[in-house]
Amino acid sequence: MPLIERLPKKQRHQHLLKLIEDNPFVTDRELTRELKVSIQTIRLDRMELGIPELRERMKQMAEHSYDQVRSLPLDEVVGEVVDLQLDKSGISIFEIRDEHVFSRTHIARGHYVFAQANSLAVALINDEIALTASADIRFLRQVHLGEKCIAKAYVRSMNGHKGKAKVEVFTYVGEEMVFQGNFVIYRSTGEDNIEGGM
Amino acid sequence: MPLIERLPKKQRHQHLLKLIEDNPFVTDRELTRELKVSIQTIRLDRMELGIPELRERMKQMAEHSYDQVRSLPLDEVVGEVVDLQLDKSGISIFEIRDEHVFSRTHIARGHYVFAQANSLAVALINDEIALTASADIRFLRQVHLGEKCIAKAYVRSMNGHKGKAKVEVFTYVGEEMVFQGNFVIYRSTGEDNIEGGM
DNA sequence: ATCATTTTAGAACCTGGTACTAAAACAGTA
DNA sequence: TACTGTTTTAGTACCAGGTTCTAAAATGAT
Repeated sequence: MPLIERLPKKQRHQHLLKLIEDNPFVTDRELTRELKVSIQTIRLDRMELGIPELRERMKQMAEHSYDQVRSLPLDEVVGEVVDLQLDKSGISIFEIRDEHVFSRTHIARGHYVFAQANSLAVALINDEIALTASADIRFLRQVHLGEKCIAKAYVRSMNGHKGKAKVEVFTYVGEEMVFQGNFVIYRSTGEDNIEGGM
Repeated sequence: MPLIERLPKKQRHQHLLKLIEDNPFVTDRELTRELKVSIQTIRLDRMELGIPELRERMKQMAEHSYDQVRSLPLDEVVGEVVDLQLDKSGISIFEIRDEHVFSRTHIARGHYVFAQANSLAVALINDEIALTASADIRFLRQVHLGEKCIAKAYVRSMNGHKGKAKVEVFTYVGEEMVFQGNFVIYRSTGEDNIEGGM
């Protein structure tokens, strides 16, 4: 019974857990390169730790998000995409909380409103890589603590299957438009000849 | 050339699209039972319609929701201000960490880079209330995990003590400029006759 | 009858695994 | 040193859910 030097295994388990946590899309083979052990060891480790295989992990994530989008929870959801028609339009809801406002004025910081719109614009593009290239934005009125921002995004143009897409986003609080932005999004199916972009 | 009776195929395509839309987790084999055609026909149909295989669909959903969740927490402090001459210029540093990037590409999400610039532009204005009114921004190249963004902001114009201020921000990684933005900031000493602004 | 389209069939191959068997390496102890 | 128990590695067979390719059969219009 090896009692001393049992650390390596436990350490590896910790390492494995961390690796999978911050990239659930990693395959066993990729893990062997990181952990310097055989693929069988990786698989034994996963078993001991009760970590399902890659496909099962993806399936669970997909089912989870699918259920969330499907159930359209309009009540307490923050920054959630509630409707998404890829390459066409989308809607997301974001509630302004304490942590999003200037403490003195209770007015939302601009970058949160921008972030909601930007995320939605990027999410809309049905491509492997979609990054913001540029944007022209306007904050039409302040958004206050507790208000619910409903962002609606529409794809306005699309240069072929690669290149730029123009997305327009309008954010409302109730009937009032509080933000409007025109985003240019770079899209690419995998090739990486993008010069700029986020 | 069969010109009449071409409906069945188009109808099947419509049916197929609908079936997959309201259950993206369906396998080709399951679809054969629903559509009463062979599995090869299902696969030809998917190809023609550009519908990826089950696993790819699940993967995309999983990646999508993963990035979505990760993108939410945008900290109050975006970047560390290292130099500040009120109403003149300022510099802030922001390091791109795991939580700021797309998991697959390790490229920073645009709104973090925007947030750093926006925060700095607002911080620069020596007023009780300073809110972003509009911005015209350009992402010049992708910023990657681990890179340090150095944002430099300059006040370009100032309409009296109240009104609008124009602030230009340049963000660099090393020598390279990665972002450029022109911000219009509303400023006010307390009165709140601001029509727009964040 | 003939020709194009559409559908079906089948085999080879792929990824990312599971399940199982078995050998080898390692560590501790008698 | 030899024995023992754990840990690691290797290798095979098998699986789902496909892709890719070739080829035959069915269908329908002229």
